[in-house]
Amino acid sequence: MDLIERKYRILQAIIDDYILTALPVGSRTISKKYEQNLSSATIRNEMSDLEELGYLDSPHTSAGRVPSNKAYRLYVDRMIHPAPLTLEELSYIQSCFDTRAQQIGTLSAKLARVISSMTNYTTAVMTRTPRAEQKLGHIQLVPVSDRRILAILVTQSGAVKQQMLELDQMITPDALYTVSRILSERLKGCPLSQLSQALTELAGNEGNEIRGMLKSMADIREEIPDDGTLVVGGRSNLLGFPEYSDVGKAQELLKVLETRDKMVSLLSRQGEMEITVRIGPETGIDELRDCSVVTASYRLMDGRVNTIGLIGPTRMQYGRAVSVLEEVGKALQRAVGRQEISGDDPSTDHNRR
Amino acid sequence: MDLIERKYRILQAIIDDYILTALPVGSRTISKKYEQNLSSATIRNEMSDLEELGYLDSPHTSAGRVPSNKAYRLYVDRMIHPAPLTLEELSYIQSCFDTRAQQIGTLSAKLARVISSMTNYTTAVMTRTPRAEQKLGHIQLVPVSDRRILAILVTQSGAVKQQMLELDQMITPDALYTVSRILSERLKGCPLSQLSQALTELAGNEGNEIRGMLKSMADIREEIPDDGTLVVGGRSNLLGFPEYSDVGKAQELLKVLETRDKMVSLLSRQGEMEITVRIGPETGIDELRDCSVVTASYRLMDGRVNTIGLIGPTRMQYGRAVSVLEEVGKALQRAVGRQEISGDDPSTDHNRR
DNA sequence: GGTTAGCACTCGAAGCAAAAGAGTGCTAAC
DNA sequence: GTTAGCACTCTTTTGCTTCGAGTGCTAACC
Repeated sequence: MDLIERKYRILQAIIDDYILTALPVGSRTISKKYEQNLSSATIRNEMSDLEELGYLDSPHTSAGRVPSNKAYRLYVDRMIHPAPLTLEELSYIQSCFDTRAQQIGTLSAKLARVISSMTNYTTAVMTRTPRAEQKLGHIQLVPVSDRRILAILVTQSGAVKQQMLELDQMITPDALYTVSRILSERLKGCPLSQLSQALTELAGNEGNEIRGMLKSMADIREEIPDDGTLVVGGRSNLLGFPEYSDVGKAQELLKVLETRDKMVSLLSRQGEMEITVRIGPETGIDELRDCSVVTASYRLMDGRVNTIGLIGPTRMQYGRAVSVLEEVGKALQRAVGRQEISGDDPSTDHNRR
Repeated sequence: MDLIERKYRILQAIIDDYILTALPVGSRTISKKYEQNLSSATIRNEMSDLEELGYLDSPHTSAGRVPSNKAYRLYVDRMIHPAPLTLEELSYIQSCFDTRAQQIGTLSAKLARVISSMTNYTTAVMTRTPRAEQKLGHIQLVPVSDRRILAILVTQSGAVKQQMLELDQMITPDALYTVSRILSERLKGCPLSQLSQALTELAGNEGNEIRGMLKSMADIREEIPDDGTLVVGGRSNLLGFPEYSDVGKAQELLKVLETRDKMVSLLSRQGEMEITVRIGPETGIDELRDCSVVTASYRLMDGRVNTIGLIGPTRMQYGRAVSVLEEVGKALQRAVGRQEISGDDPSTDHNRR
């Protein structure tokens, strides 16, 4: 199955050209632009072979050839062009993290914006904190109305969960403040996963007045989702690609981006490798059958896991996408601290499956 | 300038039909579907008058007529159909707020999703808290790395601001905890707008160790943006409208939705009236010249202001849009408490300019 | 053997003219 | 004031031809 050198080169030329132009590639194009010492007829023969091997498709008899998903797979695994960023680009990335006082909440949005603008693809950023690792730092209860309070949980790592609670009985703001203090003291350091249990226990020891509240607070754990925040940026980029000049297809795609479940599943599948490329059906989402998704995960020092996904047509500039994600990852590490999820050195590891 | 009764009725029929079909409306359509006792010729004369008055445009000689922005304005001001929601729809809205323990952070996203799905338009939700009204409830400082800490400010109303700070000197987690306690005690109730000043003052009284940190914390105020969070939902709906079957236009529109500045300006212009309709150029954003935007603002009990904007083609189902926003507003009030921004009763106030 | 020139063939894209259809505007009659 | 009738306009659709890019095959070449 191993392709001999020349077939390999021709296939690469075809994919490169198609990625660039989005037009089916003809034998003449290759012989003129890429393999000047071979005639178009020779290329034709090779292309015919490549089609038989499943690396090329032809839309119809007299169009050129188009790479198949199998071809893209091979391309990503073995032919990818390293695409080092320019110094300007590197410092652009850096500048996004340079603000002395970084607004945490907007980091994901900023990342999405930066990456989209640099790649021209759509970017999804998911941040989640494995619940097991989240420990309570502080609880604050805020009165909203007579029977309704807002519980704010701040974890030791600085993540914030807000939760509206409905009480069975009235409670005064003063009492609420006292309870906040007591809870904060007693529960400090308690893993969120055990919070519910701890609250129930506490309720047993307390006077009647507070007991009800503690009990209803015990519901909290069940309600806190741990698939974190999801931000998508650069949707309009999609409409710039000729493959989405059909509005129907574009709409289908936008709809996927709006479906949280699908996006979460897309970004959660991240394995141990640092950067992963999934092509068409490999994404596991039917609507993305003509798209590729490049994902990268970074474990930040505070325990959060950041997954970045680039979404574009299968005809994607994979080298560029990977480079940008690599550099953003490095910048992220410098800015907030990062542990590699895998121990591998990303610059030498090129098995991206 | 006041139109006589019949012209008025005919104009309304034309707008209704165009909103429904997106097709230029001919005289025959009106005489058959809406004004069966008038011949198409009569309608033609009236339409000719209406065009001269600036209420209708004709794309070309032999197409029908299309309402002008002036016509939509009149329609919204005086001809709007009340479109009461069905019981199912009302309870659907209600069910979205019914979860006993409401995740605050996701409320905007949920609102955007619900409203988009009910109207088929795109929804933008902006939540901001006028800074003057925000008072500090609690400060928590969390160590991130040697010189970097995360400051979390929780206001008395339950809003949360996070801020990454870089320090000139190292500080131990223990010291940090102490400082958190002291700051929380001393600054409780301090309006955010005066926080910077208060911090500088405190710094003067404190020992050297802490002084530096307090000083760098004084930067906080400057950095906290007060245009709050912005969530957009239902973008894919836009692509369903024939006016956006041209990908270029759709892309332009999506781009606006991605431009925070423009969206903020769009949603900030809200006057005192509860529900506002802006048509085409009235939006003040060039790219939205063919869109209408219906906005509603609700001041929640905790001081936050919630602005909801519905974005669709000028050929919008205005009655429906207004009804949905009204009902969502009521549900919101029931769920989190609301003060009307204007004192008017929304059900009797129909001047929506 | 691989490579190449030459040529017939295929199939979509572009261009064009004719026909169909929707709608208007005007006139004359009611 | 209303309406029937009709000429006119302009777009859309349809069918047709032409054009061109590209293939596949064959025969010749090295």
